[in-house]
Amino acid sequence: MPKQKEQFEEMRQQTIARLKKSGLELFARKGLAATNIKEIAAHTGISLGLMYHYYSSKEELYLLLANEAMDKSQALFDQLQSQDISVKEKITQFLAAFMYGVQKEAGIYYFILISQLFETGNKTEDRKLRTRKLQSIHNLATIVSEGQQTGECVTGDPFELAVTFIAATQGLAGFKLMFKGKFQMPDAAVLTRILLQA
Amino acid sequence: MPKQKEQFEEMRQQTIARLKKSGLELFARKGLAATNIKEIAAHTGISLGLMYHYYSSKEELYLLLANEAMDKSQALFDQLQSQDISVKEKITQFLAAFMYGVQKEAGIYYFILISQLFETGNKTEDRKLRTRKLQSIHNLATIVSEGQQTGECVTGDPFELAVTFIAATQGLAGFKLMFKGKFQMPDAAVLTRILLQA
Amino acid sequence: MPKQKEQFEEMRQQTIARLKKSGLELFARKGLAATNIKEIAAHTGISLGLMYHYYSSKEELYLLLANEAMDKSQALFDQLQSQDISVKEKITQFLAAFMYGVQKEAGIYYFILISQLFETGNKTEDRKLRTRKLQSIHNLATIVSEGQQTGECVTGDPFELAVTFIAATQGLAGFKLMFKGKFQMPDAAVLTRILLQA
Amino acid sequence: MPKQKEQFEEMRQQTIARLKKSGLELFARKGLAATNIKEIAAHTGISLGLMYHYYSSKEELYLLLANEAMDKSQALFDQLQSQDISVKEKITQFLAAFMYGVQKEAGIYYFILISQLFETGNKTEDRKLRTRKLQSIHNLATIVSEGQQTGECVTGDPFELAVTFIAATQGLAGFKLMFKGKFQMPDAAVLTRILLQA
DNA sequence: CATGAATGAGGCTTCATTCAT
DNA sequence: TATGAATGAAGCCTCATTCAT
Repeated sequence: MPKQKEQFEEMRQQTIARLKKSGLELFARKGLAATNIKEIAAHTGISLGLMYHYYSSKEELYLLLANEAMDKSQALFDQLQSQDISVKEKITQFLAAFMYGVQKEAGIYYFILISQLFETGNKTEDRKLRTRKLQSIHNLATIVSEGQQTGECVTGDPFELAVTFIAATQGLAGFKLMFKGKFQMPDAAVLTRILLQA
Repeated sequence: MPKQKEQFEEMRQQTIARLKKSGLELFARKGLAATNIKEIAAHTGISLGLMYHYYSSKEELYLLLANEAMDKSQALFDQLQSQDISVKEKITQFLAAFMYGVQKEAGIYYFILISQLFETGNKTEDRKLRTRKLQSIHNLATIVSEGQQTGECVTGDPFELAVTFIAATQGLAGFKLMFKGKFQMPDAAVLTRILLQA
Repeated sequence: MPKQKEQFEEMRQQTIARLKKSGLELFARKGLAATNIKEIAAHTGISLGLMYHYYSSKEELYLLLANEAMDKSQALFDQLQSQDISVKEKITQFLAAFMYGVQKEAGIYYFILISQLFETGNKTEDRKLRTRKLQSIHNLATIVSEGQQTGECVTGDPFELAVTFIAATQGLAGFKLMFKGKFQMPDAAVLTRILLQA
Repeated sequence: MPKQKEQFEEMRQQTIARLKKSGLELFARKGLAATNIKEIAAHTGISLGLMYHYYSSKEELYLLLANEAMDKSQALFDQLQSQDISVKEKITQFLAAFMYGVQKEAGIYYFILISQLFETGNKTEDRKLRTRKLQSIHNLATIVSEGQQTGECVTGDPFELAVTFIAATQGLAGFKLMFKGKFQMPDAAVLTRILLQA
């Protein structure tokens, strides 16, 4: 393949990466409706026209990013389940991933995107996202269920426990985004207590 | 004979009440930017113009409602603190109020309004709201602090414990709004465990 | 006639007078389009509804006032011409009336209304006003013409002289309105020199 | 290949020029409030939206034009003062510039813009414009003052003389705009007599 | 006579999207 | 690939006018 094509492809990928980063941050900070496309292009440092070469609408970019966030969440659970480790260890790893992600810029934005799903007008996609969101709770509930059998987790409805845990992480991500450096994340133990026996 | 002042005042109050109800619901469901004023007016059953007799902008109505939500939150804490009851009892009552509120339409909307503060463009008011939001966590942290002295609460930084608890309630309110009847709120015990000794 | 009716009629006249005064000031200060009817009513201290009892539109009030201003101008010329005095005396009296009027609130507003005719959308009336405005210059030109025959006035086209004089008075009224107390009206002699021999 | 920057700049400048021309004429003819933005756009032959690419509000365009008018006025005085000519010559040149400007479309509109300053709601800018307006009278007063020392100008307060002269020119510009071809401008001598000795 | 709530048309402004280059 | 001028629909807001009381 000629060298030029490769170079173009690289530029392409780089532009897309920057575009997604801008969109992610802006959608997370301001929501879908309050973010306008000119702002995304300006933040990315490209022209409006170029942005439309890559994504044919604001909603398309949003849906891509929201689904990517869900993919990452799903991948994390898959990875946890594929490991031959204790439930306690799984929850600890999950929390470590959360705590690490919240520190990183992009990480927190993905969390926020999952926690606040905006309607795009594309009902099929919107429903799919909500379903994926529920799914991630069921993923955690499965782990909690296992943990109850081994005695590692507290008793109670696994789904209720999982949803409370997820709700707490999402709420905390929101606080972190709003108050930034002024907000100190709680110790992991505070969160693990929701699921794990003392 | 002129229409009596009382009559006018009654009409005003009635319209304002309906307007606030519509605004509350729509802002909570869709956010500030995605809610349009035509929608609020139509939902209220009044003309667009009349809405501007009462509020001079969409943002003004939003700020009013968000501050009202904060008032209610503050009033709840004030009421809890004014009672001569145990910390456990206070937390239980707080949670009961939350659980009850989430069932009621208006109640859940107020919770959502607090949990997701949108920027209105009025920087002074936006900052005030964020400050009030932090304040409500400090209110709970004070109670937790007391509870640690009496041995009713778990150990750990009171603010971290309080924020995790509030984060969980806000996250749950979000789930409830998104999934409605399909979503079963967790048992109160799941939440109280975050703060109270077993 | 019953006493009551008289009383009502008096109130009516009083309200109308206040309404006209408010309209006059606001139209002069801000122009027709920038003045809104709510403002006129508020400035008058009456309700919107009552204002519509007296005038069925903003334009109607404006046209009434503009024509009144023209009436006053015409009356002044008629009065000057009915007197058996010298042309110099006529011009001096005209200027005295102008200087006196500019000091008084209502007076200056009438001058301004004449100098800036706004379009009301009623083409017939608009044209009539413009014609009356031209007429007042012809009135002065007639006096100047007389003065040239008696040698009191400077030579030159009477209409050109008259229009320059009127233009100066109108411009000065505008300055006075804009700068109020900070603006000192020029000495009458400066203006009379435009028309009269030294 | 991207469209060349030069090309874009040329398009911009052309559109801006047409926009300013339309705005100037309409503001001068009808005032700020009575001129609507749709009209400006239509008169320019562009869409409503495009106007907002260049000016973020009607008021911004108005302020730009009014300040440009003031610039031109100031430039004229600067140029007169920089020349080593008699006061009589300066006043004659000023008047020639006025007479010439009034014949040209754009010229008369600039005069009108200066003579009737409308409030834009931007108090700082409004005040600045009024100050500049006063300044132009002081500029002329300075020349009159000089002329009194050389015996070229009539006696009297220089500011009063200047303001009367300016008032007359502004009033005449208003007549010219209102009556157009039907209105014959007076001979320059009529105006110079206000300031210069016979 | 008097009120001001209520309406809706029309004006101002924003913004997603298209397109010629 | 890349640009930003240009559009138009849709949103926000104002305001003259009507009307029940």
